[in-house]
Amino acid sequence: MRNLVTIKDIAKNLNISVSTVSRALRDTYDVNQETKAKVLETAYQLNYKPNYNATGLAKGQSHNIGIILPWITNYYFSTVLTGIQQFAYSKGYNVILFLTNDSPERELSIIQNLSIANIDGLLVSISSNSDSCSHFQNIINEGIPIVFFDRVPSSISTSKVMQDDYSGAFAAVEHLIENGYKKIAHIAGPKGLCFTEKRLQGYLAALKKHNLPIREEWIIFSGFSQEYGENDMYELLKSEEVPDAIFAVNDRKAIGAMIALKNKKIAIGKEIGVVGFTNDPASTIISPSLTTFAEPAFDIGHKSCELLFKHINKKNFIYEEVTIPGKLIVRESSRSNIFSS
Amino acid sequence: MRNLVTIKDIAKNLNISVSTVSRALRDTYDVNQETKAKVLETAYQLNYKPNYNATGLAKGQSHNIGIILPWITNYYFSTVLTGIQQFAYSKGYNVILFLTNDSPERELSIIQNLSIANIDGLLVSISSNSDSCSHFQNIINEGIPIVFFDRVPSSISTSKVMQDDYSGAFAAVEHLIENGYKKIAHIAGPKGLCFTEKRLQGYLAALKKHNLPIREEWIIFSGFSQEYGENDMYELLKSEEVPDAIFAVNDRKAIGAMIALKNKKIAIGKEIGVVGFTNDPASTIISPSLTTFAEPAFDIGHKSCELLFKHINKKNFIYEEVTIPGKLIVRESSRSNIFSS
DNA sequence: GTGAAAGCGCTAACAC
DNA sequence: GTGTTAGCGCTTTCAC
Repeated sequence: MRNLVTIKDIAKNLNISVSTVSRALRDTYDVNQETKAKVLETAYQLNYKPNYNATGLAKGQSHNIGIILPWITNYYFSTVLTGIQQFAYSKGYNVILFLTNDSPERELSIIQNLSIANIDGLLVSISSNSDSCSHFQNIINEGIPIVFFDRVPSSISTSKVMQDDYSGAFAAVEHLIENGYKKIAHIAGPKGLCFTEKRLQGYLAALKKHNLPIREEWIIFSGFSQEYGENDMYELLKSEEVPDAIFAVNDRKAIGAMIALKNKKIAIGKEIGVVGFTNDPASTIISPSLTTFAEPAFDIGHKSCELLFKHINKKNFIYEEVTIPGKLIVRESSRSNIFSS
Repeated sequence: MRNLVTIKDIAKNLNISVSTVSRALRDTYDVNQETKAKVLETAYQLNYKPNYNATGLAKGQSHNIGIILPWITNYYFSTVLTGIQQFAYSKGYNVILFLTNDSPERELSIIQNLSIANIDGLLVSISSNSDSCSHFQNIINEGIPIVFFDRVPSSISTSKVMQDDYSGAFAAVEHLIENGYKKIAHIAGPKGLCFTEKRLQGYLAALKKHNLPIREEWIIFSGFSQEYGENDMYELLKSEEVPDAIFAVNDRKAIGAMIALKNKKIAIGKEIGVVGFTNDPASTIISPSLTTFAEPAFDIGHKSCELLFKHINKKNFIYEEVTIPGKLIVRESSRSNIFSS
């Protein structure tokens, strides 16, 4: 059935030993250039492909990296994953995908069932509401490096890759302020997630810098979906003092908020400005188009993977925390003169 | 460093042989219930995890399935992949992801570099413009089953999973006709792809059934992105006879077309109706909302994976071609009275 | 019902 | 610079 060609076949063909073949294939120096050329040639002719199970067994490596994230059905994560896959593929590594559906239980079960013999490293974006991250610490202790991206736990010392959540939020809110909005609310994510907190801090800092009021009822924490954004907006509209602008933790929630505003016939921009975070393509599809802080999703995937390989290849690589800058993209939703032009 | 516990450790612990442990772990019948219980217990205590590299080597299986698709940064593919991942995970299989970026060269190179020793089966959605599918046939001949989904090649006899492209297109176009549109154009995908062709056939059949004109200049073939859809619409607006409705091959192109119409200040629905295909969430974000034929993306992933496992486990499993139904979701873009209500 | 031993394909001492 | 051999963790005959 599966008639695989092995280094043994190459060796037999050339009347040399398997170890020479192995060495030639892996470009080890102490092998005659001629022999090497012949080996490479026959390998090509015979259509030889290395058996990763065997190399893995022999070397104690798997050629696989695992990636654990909540879901891939949104712009951000699917783009990060694309960056990861591309980089890993270029290095000859396989990407094994695990989805938590943002459930801490599922995340835990994935980790517990993970055979660390089958994975050389892990890239993870944690689920919200993870009480504890000790399961990740265990994996690291067992010798499997982990690089966290986007949703990173503060309690673990390892490499992390993030967009500039604080500055991005600050820039987004300051932009609103510069455009004349004064009563700025924040539709936040769930409490406890590091980047949610950073975006909140950026929001607060911008308000403070410009001496604008901070009202607790103007800060709403809830899940990440569009529906949550919509409901949060309805809540805000019930405030004693209704805000004149919204900074949302992500574009999905910003879009939910905009839908709520449309339903209530409130003019977006003119009456209430809206700014999101991500630069989801949907932000140009909705009308008015959504001002947002663009996250470098692809680069985050790329960089995370690069760092992971450093950990894999240098056993005591000092961990790094990398922040990748993004930029504010101004569109219609934050312009108070949008309908007068 | 990585101090892995193996069946040898369990055996030593219990003073029995590794083969007994192996048998107990795999639930083979000819092993004493008591011994088995003890083995399971110690395995649990010791936190034993099987080494897939070793089982793979010994059994000639890898516990991995590969998935090859153009990209994952859209609703359809990311949802299919979610379905695949979920099903595979439940069966204890790893999903290894490969992205072609819709490039036939990259697809070919992925296949050529693929070591079939590392993969038990393949799920693929081919890239457009693949001249030939012989590389896939080779893989199948080497004993690796492939199940195709969505973008399936007609030339290969193996299991395939598709949505109901023909009926979906037919239903979409008939819906336009029933709503009074008479000059219906089709913004198609690239030529040569099976489902593009089926949607075209469904479109043509609906027009024929209702004795409506078929004009070649009303059928435009191009890529799948929103930008192509927008350009295609500009083309159509230059027709000698401008159509009064558009059936687009997917929602992205439909949205592109809507953006073109908005730019030209043409009332969507009232002047020109639009129907898409997919039910991308963006179809509810755009305004007016987009009527579309919903594809069962998650189920397609699920079913494809299920079929693949049948091929993997029963060597001569007769291939199946499965069509999963979808349904038309009527929204605002196909209602000619949308602005009069 | 259980153990001994060979072998999956490859790497890595260790010889020469 | 090349060959020999042991061994990675597991499965699987073949004995008993």
